[in-house]
Amino acid sequence: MNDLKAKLNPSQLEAVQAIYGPVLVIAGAGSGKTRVIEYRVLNMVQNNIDPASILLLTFTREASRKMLARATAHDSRCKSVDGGTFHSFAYKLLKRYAKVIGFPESFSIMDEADSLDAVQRCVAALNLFDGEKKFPKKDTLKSIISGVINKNTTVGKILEKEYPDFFSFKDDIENLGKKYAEYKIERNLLDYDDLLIYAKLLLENEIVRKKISERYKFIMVDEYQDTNKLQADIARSLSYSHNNIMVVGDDAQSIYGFRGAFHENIMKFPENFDKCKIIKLEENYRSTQSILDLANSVLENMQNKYSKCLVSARQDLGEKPQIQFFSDAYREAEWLAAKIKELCDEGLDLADQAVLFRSSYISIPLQAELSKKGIPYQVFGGLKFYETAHVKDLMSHLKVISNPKDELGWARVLMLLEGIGPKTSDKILKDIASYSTLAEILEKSFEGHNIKFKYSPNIRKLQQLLKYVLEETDIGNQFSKVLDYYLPILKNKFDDWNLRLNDLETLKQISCRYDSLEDLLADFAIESPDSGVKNAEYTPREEEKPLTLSTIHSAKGLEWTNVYLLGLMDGVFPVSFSLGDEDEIEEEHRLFYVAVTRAKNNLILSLHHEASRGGINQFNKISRFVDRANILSKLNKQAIIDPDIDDDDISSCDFDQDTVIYDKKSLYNKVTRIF
DNA sequence: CCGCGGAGTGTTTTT
DNA sequence: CACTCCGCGG
Repeated sequence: MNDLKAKLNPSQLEAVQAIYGPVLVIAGAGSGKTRVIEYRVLNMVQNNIDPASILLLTFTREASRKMLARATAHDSRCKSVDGGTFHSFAYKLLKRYAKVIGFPESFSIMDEADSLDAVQRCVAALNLFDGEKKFPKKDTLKSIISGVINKNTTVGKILEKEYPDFFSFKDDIENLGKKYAEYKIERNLLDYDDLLIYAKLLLENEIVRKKISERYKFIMVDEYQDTNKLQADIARSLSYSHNNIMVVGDDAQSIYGFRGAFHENIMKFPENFDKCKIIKLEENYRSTQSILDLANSVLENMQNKYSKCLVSARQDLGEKPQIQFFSDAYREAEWLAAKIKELCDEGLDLADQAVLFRSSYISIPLQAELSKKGIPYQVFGGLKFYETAHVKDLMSHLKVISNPKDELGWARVLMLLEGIGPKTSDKILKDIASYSTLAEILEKSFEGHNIKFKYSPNIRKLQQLLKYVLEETDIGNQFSKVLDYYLPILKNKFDDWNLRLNDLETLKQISCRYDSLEDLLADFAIESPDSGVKNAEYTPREEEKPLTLSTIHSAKGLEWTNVYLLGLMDGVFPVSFSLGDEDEIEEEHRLFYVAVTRAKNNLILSLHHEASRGGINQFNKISRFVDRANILSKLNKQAIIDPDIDDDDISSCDFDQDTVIYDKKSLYNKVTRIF
């Protein structure tokens, strides 16, 4: 144990050694939270606690994998520690105890798009389209329903606060919520919220809860500030009989309020758990003091008082963070790509640099520029490749094999066939629903559509495919067969089918690693695989690790030597939608704090003023988060805009002269005024 | 009833 | 500008 003392500071050590009872660890950014979890697990295992009785719940599966891998490197027994996200843990639990809760053996997990589809179908089934008044769109409806569940509130309250215009539809939406729940149950479908709801329900059963707490005697929850009420309830139930629970988090880094995260979970933890030990980690091991000075100013500017002042444990003061101004996004991208390349040539690996942004679209000009310069990069956040049409098309075939009641999967599969649209697919779906196994459907339902209609030959082809796949047990072979079948459809549907085929080939590689179709599909919905390295026409050398581009949300918990923060304009960051609501601006502000604290040695902020939105060119001001004396004084202000813009440059960036609102001079004045 | 094309809308973060 | 929804022609 002397070993531990050498590797940890006193508060970290205290957290590591607090094994029994409830413990709350408030861990400031970069304060060695990962280290604490790593060594705590190790310490427990070395004190002869059974590793299989430890459960580590994290925000992403990647995070738990990383922490457990580190612990395992010290002691191989740590390999048996159980870890994952709340959602994946809930899935495991439900599979194991499906019968107890009245579930069928097999059920499917819906992704967000599936849920929206289902909501749409429920709206149609209830005839909620009112000719007179405008009924909310499916996205809105889903977010209301989801909000009710995740925030533990009522339709009325959500409408009042977030969508007052739709208050008159309160009853309809409540009915819709019921219908949607019913719809899912009838078809063995679970959405993300259901995973948590049913897990919570399951844990309310005394027998199950007892069994589970016999299995897991030590619960650890990371990123507790981003859990919602359901997740807090689950954590509580899990620790009910032994009370051995440690939660780790930072209230200043709560950035998932939009998803129902309840950051009071962390503040009220001591109230809810008797005799809770509270440990604060405040020493920062990540960043230079210059970066922390900026981060502390950001904290100061927030409404809520976050009781933290980060102090660097590092000896070096470091460079002052910089801020760079550009006229437009292309110049910003150009400069940034050049800068990254320059540093890379000087010996700073691409893997040690990252570009962060509020919204994915902000990074598009940069992606183009990086491709042009042949710099390999990897994008996190934004549209996932498993959400693209071709991937969903293919996966739907696997879905109906796994769960023949999956109406959404069937609808997608059927509508791919020529001659089948919404009406016909509905008709076939109805017929399919009257059988319970796939074999039966293929034999009885599909036979009926054999000759009569013009789409019959297509149905026949589908029938043959599914018959084959049903008899095949190897997932690789199943996948290949589906891909062969889908290829002509893909070619017909997309001009860029060649690129998309690449994705599907990648997907095949991933699929081969599974031996249960159900697990493959569940993993796919719950734990998305990364989109892989995007590098346009350039193939990187094997050993060259790519540059990271990431949304700030996806960068949570990570760190890089150099961090670039792109697009710091008001309306972009904070996003325009948040401006009407103080709580939302506050969350954006915390997001800014998260972004700033990702950097170890160097931080460069940048922004561009001209932007084209909805075809109208507009001038963007510097972000309100930056435009404050205490922030600006912590920054090294670099030359403003490009000193020698000539008219050629302006026309070369596709700027429509007629719609330019500001001329060069007034633009310059606008920009310089803030100093 | 399918499927195409035009009009209109609204543009975030994620399990 | 991209995606969705609606209306019309085949």
